[in-house]
Amino acid sequence: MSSAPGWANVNERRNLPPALAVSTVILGIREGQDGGPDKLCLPLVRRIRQPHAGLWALPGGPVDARESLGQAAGRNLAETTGLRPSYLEQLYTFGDIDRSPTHRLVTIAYFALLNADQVGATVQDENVAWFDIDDPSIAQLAFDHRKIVDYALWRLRNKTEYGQIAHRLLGERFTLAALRGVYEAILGRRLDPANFRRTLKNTATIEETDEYLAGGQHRPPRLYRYVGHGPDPLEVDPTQA
Amino acid sequence: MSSAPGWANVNERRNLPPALAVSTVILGIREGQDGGPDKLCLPLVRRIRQPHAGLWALPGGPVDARESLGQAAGRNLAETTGLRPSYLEQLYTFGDIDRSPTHRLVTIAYFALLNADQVGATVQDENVAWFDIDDPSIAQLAFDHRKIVDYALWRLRNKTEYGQIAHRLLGERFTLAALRGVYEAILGRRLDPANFRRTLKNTATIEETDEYLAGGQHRPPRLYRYVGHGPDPLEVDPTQA
DNA sequence: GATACTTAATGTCAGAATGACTCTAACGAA
DNA sequence: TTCGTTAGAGTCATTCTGACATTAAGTATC
Repeated sequence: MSSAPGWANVNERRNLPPALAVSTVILGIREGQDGGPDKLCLPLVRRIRQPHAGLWALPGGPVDARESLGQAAGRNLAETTGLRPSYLEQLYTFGDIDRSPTHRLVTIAYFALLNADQVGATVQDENVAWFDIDDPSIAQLAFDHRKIVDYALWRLRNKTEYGQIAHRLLGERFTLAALRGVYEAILGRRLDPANFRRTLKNTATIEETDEYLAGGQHRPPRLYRYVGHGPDPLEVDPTQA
Repeated sequence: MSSAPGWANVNERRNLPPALAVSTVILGIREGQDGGPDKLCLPLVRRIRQPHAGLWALPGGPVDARESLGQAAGRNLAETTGLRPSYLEQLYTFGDIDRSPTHRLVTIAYFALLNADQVGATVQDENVAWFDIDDPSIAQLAFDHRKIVDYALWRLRNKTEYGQIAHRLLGERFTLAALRGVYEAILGRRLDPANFRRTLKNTATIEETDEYLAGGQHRPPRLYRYVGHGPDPLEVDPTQA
């Protein structure tokens, strides 16, 4: 939305058809500092034009007439942040009349997940930065984007099938401890390692490999793999977008 | 969408900004015939203009620049069917490039529930009719509306908090048997009456009244009331819409 | 009025799932 | 070799769940 051509810069509200945009809440996982719990984090872009110039905002932009909504989300994401997430899901469409001070704007919000490798490989500059989800400096965002972020977190916490989501935040293979860290970051509380292991072993969407993670300080943990079933009926395939 | 003014009737795809519309899947409950289970049903409108003239479609229409999306859904609903549902929730936004043969159309789908009284008071005419959810004559609908209906049903079945939804499909007070009928219609299977009673009594969002339903054939059942808590973060208040 | 029939409502019991906890295994560091 | 830490398995009491039996309370029929 920071680089949004094609929208009339009207300072007066007119009876024009609503402009259509997409914005994406991108969530990744960051390892906890000195023994602390893992944390969810997200990249934001700084707005370089009015309205709300200088404020942090969700990456996004207008919907082109020749692309689907999911494609628009993926394209805007790549253009503004260089990221290509492994998971993309439509979140909600925000269309209150006065959510933008300059024009009537309907935004289709998307929800993306990045695995640890992708988070580490992200370039940050003056206008793109990562924030912890509870960083007080992003308590206020441009437009109603703070509301959108809160809704994304609410949706994430209320997912019934965590396996799929957790594995998108990690790589292809992962330890049970790493997976537990993801769960703890999402739920915001510690989980019993033994019970967590037991329940996941019964879940059947996670299977053990013959590999172990070497190089750690202690007993090397076994690596596991996600063997998920089909997606939700309307989940976006980001490889097409 | 059957009475949709304001859209250019272009037969050729042009690079215009996408048109914005709302459509609503309205679900109600209908008592089962001769001992059979209750059934979910929905009203559809017949399209009277191209494209897809003559086919059944979801009620809906364009979004006016001076109304919010929820308001647009409620207004279009009242205009096309005369219904004012007690529950309205945004479902999903459909924006594939070729979902309409004549123009680029982005539709924000809503999901509404009617209680039994409202279903009974509905007028049907040549262009508005109710169908059982499994009626084979609505296997095909205009545009991608069949996909939208299927997604609404999927969402309904995957709701974690049924209490709220169930009570919107019934009146203010209801028997546990009626509530069980709603659950059975949604889930598509019979439930054990005794176990159903036990789990609901532990749910705490349903409390018993001192009244009983008289006039039945057998022992009169106690009436219950829903004492739900706050709504989802983004649930639409249809009294404002 | 007695009996049968149907539904309402409660109770019982075994198996599954869950939370708190203990114990052993396997590595690196000292 | 010993210690500290994490991996991983096991125990036990409690709760939840499905299947089923039992009693209560009304109407319909004879």
